[in-house]
Amino acid sequence: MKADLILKFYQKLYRHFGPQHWWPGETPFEVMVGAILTQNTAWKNVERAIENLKKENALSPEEINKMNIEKLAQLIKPSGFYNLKAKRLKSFIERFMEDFHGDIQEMKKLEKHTLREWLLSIPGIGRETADSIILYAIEKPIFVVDAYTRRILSRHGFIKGDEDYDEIQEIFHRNLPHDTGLFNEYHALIVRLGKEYCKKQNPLCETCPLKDYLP
DNA sequence: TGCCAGGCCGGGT
DNA sequence: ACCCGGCATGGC
Repeated sequence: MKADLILKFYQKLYRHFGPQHWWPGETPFEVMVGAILTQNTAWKNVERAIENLKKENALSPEEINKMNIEKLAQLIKPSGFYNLKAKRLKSFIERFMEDFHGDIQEMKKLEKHTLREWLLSIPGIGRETADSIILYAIEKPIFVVDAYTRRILSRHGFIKGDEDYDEIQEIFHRNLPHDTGLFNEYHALIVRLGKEYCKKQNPLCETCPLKDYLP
């Protein structure tokens, strides 16, 4: 695979869609909560859940920490898997309070690979969620891989499709400058492209902005 | 109507 | 080491 294609791909997407202004959240804490709530879930539903938390003035580590889990589950209901996600939010925030006193700045002091290990040690936080938090809340350069990334790379012949997460992430890390702004925009653009042109049902489409790169 | 969405985990083979 | 079902709401 030609290394510079990964960058060309990005430039093409950027020219087509423009900047995406991610993550759609007002504070790093909101980003972290959103990262958990959006697991296998349409973002629109996550917005409703976050709205509910804001309405109750509950979008803070302290408030969620002391809220009972049933109450939390009800508030985040629109985001789906709400019992499961209430548990995940709770366990994440509990550790966040214990280890960082609910302070993002303290989290930022960790080296990013150490932080990744810390995040992965929390039940309900996997690699994509961890990397989303590191990139979009902590703002350190790490590439986020999601289902769209795999599907798009595979449909365009970059990969076979059965590669695991870290392997796909390595492709981006090897072939791009490690820049937070670039990684931020690139992942957001992939999601944008995926939503509009590369959903599961869609066959390969001729109107896709990346049609020149079809195999 | 049925299929899917910005995953992750646990159990079975 | 894979493979699969469970988790659940809302949009198209």
